[in-house]
Amino acid sequence: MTPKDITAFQTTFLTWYDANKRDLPWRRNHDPYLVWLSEVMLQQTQVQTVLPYFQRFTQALPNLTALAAVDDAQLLKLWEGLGYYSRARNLKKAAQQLLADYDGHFPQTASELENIIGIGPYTAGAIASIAFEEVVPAVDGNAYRVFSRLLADDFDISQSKARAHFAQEIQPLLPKKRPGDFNQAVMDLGSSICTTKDPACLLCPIQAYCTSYQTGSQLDFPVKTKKIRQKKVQLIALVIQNDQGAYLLQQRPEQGLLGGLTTLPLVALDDLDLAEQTKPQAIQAYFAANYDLALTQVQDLKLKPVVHVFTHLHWTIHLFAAKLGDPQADVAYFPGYFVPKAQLGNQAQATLQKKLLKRANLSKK
DNA sequence: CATACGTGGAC
DNA sequence: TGTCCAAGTAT
Repeated sequence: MTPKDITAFQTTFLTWYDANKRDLPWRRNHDPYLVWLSEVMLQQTQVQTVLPYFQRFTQALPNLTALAAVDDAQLLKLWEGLGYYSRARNLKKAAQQLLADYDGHFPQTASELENIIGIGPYTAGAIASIAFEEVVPAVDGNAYRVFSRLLADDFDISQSKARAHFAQEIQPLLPKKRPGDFNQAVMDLGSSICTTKDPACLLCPIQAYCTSYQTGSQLDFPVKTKKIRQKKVQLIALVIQNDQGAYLLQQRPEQGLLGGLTTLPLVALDDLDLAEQTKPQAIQAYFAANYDLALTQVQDLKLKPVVHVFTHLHWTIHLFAAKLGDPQADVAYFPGYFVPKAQLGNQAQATLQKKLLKRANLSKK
């Protein structure tokens, strides 16, 4: 495109945005705190899913000071069900970091924003352009789709170099004024018109500039070679009641899958030594060896297994029940605690845990 | 550079 | 049922 074409392209695109932009709660002002929070919530997550979480979160924690001081239990409760829980933990760390090292003010350039935990190249570009009008691209999945098609650019977006590559391609197309609106226009176009399957090219405001449209090759872009495989894992979830009728929950480590959340005690079948037909004995031995905890009456509840799929894992979970060998036994070596049935919902629950409780008929109502 | 990290929805 | 996708980042 010539400089003149680029100017016309920008004007056309921004005019379309002005007329068609979505009314989203984080677009009502350019408060960097709200822009930041929305961008983190939106990482790998759709707008419709984020909306109620954003509402609750901002109501409970309206600014950096509140977020920095929130206790972890409340933080996770606000995030429960949204997934990628390290995002929540990193938000709090970042708030503390901003208060301690930045006087409570966000740095105003993408380059500096990337030094904040949880802010990568995309989010840095989004905050810098939207909240501070820095002329930088925000290269996310929408940008890959829109610009790979616009430019018929076959760079493989599976490669880690892709982000830098497309940033370089996009930079000359960015308007000096309203770079944030331009980036948000890309997102709205990508979610409504320039969609993965069946893009609505006839409604596209920048169709005239789109190289792939001219050759009918829209669906060949973006090029993506990598495929994700889900590892299949069989597990057992245990319903263990003490003599007060409370249920044992397992506290997961801060780092890793479902970090910091509680679930029914889980054992991967890989971790059991004995053969399939002796599962109860194997579970008993496992708890004795790993947690110094004696279980009795371990039995298969023979319920339909709970299936839960993560990005990279496919879990099939069989529900078992058990009793404590000694009702007075302390569970000091077990990473968890007993919770009365009525209070099971008080802790932050991953969707997985909600499924387990429902299958075991332990949910409220 | 590859892998870990959630969930819900579309087809 | 299986597969892929959706405003990515940390390690």
